[in-house]
Amino acid sequence: MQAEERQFLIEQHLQKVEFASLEELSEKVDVSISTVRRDLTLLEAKGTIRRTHGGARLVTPKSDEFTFTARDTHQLNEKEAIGKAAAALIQPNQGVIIDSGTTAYHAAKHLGGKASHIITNSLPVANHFGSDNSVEVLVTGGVIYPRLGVLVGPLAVESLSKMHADVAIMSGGGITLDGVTNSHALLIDIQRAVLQSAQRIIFCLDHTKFNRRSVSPLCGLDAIDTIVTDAQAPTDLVAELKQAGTQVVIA
Amino acid sequence: MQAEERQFLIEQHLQKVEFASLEELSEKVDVSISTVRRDLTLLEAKGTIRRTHGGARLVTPKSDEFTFTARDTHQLNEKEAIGKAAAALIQPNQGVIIDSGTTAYHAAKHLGGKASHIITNSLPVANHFGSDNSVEVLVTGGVIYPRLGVLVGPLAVESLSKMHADVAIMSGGGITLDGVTNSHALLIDIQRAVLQSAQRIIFCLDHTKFNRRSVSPLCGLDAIDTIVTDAQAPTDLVAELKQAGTQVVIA
DNA sequence: AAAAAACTTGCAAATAATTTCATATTCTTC
DNA sequence: GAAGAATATGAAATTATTTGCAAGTTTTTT
Repeated sequence: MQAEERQFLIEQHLQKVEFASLEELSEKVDVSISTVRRDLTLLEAKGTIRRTHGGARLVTPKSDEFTFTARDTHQLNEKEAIGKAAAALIQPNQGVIIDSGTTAYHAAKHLGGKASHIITNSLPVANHFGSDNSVEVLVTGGVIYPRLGVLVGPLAVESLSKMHADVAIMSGGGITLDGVTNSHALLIDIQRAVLQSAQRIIFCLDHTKFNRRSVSPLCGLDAIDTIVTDAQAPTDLVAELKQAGTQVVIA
Repeated sequence: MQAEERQFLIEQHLQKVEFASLEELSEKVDVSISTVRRDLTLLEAKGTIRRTHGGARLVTPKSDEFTFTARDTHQLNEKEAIGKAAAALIQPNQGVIIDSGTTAYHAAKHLGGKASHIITNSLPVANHFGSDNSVEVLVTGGVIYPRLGVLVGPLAVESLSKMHADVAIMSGGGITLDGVTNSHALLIDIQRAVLQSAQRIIFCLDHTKFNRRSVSPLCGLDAIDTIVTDAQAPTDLVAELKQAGTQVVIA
């Protein structure tokens, strides 16, 4: 057997078991422990693997968590503030749709027992209300979009179109005077359905989204009732948005 | 076993049970209490865990997770084993429906990349596969049943009736020769739909469910293909079930 | 306040890593 | 295709780490 082949086998085996002892590996590829050590040192340098006492482990631990919230440390304070401000706009006993963006998630956290029912296609949001029996939480069906924990696809769109809510709290990838844009086509389908199903549309957009255009256009300014953003949002665009008839809330 | 693997197991176990004693952990990973102490000190430094007198607890700020699994330390090992055995019955690339019981959840954990797609109305199951892009996970819509993380109601029933899978892994509240019973009427509606939508029905039932009748009848034995249980299941009922034509697997 | 349980520290035995060296294998060059 | 160089492998000796135990201290419980 070739050295490279052996190393590949080791790597592959580790992908399966996450942890392996030197003895285990040396049996698997039928060489001495010394050689396995050397192979592991090489693989570690390559980066796919980490050596440990007595063996090796995979460097990418497949965690059960959504990277969602972890990834979200960017502009965390701003998003937190925006979420709080957005939640403050909700009247008691309203029905609220919360979409799948990270900022919308923060709004959900501050919603407390305010809303009477919540509709969402975001698993993190669903989880958040999972053990709260003061609100009725309706989860749309759909296929899980990996790593984001969003439910997408026809089932999600369909079930959202059938529902109705007083307010929708949404987020997007960018905003200009032309309207809001977002990145994933799958998300756009769903957000369009949300726009149809809610009476009042609130967009949570931190300042980095201003004057940015993401891949696909979602809707024009006329579809939006309120934009919630943070203090660092460019004042000129904020002014223009207000002039265009959109309510802008600075958190 | 390697130190890192051991620490990972401890962490994982704590994820499940929220709190564990040193003795419990030392038995779980089969090392001395001293070593567990040292491991816990390391894990605490890492931040995932907090040491307490007599053990350790998870440091989850305000657990967005379901108390679901945590509360359910009862028969944990059995359920774990049953789940593993049930997962072993699945052929590669099958479509699998997993329902909302705790035992079915454990089956999900052992399913790995075996199934090609998974259909579920259980949020814990959905979360488990949330960042796994080797499987397509279809979540039924529905209203969250608090504290259990199950999606129930017409939307859940409706969307399940429209789907189809090769196998269904289910759990229930009790089993007798008359069939399976379960506690919540809402769950029964959904499980009926699952029974219709899957070709092969596997029930995961630990020994405490044997010879018990829960509130509402769910289905007769004829609807069930396989029952997976643990070694403590009463042998007489097991024999009778087998005679009635049901396959029984002892984990 | 006493007793029990749990924590810390230090130490010896066990286990694993590194280094070194002899042998085997592969690759080059003629 | 054979001789020699270069590399890879396995084994032994040395060094380092980890583990389990016991003695003494602190914390919790009664």
